[in-house]
Amino acid sequence: MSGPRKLKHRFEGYASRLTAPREAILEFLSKSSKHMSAKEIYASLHGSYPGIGLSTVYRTLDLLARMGIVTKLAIGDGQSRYEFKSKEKDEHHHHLICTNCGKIINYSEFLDEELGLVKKTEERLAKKYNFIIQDHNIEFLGICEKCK
Amino acid sequence: MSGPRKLKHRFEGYASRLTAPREAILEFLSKSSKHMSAKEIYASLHGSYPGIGLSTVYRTLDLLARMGIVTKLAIGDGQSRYEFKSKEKDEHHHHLICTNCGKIINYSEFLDEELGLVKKTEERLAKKYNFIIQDHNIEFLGICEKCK
DNA sequence: TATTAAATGGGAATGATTATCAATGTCAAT
DNA sequence: ATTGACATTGATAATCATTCCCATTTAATA
Ligand SMILES: [Mn+2]
Ligand SMILES: [Mn+2]
Ligand SMILES: [Zn+2]
Ligand SMILES: [Zn+2]
Repeated sequence: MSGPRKLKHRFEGYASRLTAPREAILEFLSKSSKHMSAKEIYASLHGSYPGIGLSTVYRTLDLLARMGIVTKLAIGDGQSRYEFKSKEKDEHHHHLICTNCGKIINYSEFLDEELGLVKKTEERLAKKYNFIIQDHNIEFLGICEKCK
Repeated sequence: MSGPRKLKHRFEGYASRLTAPREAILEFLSKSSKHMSAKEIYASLHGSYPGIGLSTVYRTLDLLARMGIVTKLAIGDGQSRYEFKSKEKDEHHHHLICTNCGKIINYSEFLDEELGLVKKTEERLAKKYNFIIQDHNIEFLGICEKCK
């Protein structure tokens, strides 16, 4: 069973169908390790799916984000970026972001300690603020190699 | 010497002046503990500074962010939010964000362990990726008390 | 005070995202 | 296979935050 198809059943609970455009977007995102804007995704798709509409790209990204299949991230320049969110724990990662050029580096080293502490903090915060914690973001901001 | 005035000298290095509109914005932000959009700041200022322009608010927020006096944050809804960034280490905080209503909670409990680990991770990442790390963000996403 | 550059406010322009809508596609019951 | 009930799509228009532009005002300095 190939990549995106595995996710078919996850669409059912959302009264949603795994249609051709959605599958194309999912297929594309699941292969990219970048953090791409809607317009970039739209442009990249023109080869494999000419005729797809930009609206559909936005709608699908929103749906996938609500489903927890992709992560939407805002680094503060004008546009949102999206990345496939793997279920494998070993692909969990955090970010290093260059405030000069916008470059985003995924890092997954040093996460063991980090995640242990995160889990503990999560529990404490959940109790204290009566909050259901579903996810976390950790990012380091600074100047990348090229921009130094 | 009152609040924002203490910052006057910091403007010099930026070839910038601490003008009346800038002082009004700074004064306002330094008193608020919220995370406000440009439009909200603009609206709030109409009492103390009628006639200020929205462009000036945007320009000033951008300047203050570049100077490191305010933090710009993007929670993913359409607009950026800003908050005064105190120099006191004891006011450093992280965020708990409700993905349903957008509520942002500052938390500064449990930071000692967190910051220790952050510092260590920072050093490792800086070396490995040849990156100058200047700041970090940690946020937990989930559902707030009201939205449960 | 005269000179000069920085800053301002208002309005127009830009650009990302959403809303609208007529046309299609899907699915299940007939 | 046909139909009816919806879900989805793509094109386009509308929205809305942010940036640009520029004539006018303000601050700094001599
Ligand atoms: Mn990433
Ligand atoms: Mn805060
Ligand atoms: Zn860079
Ligand atoms: Zn909430």
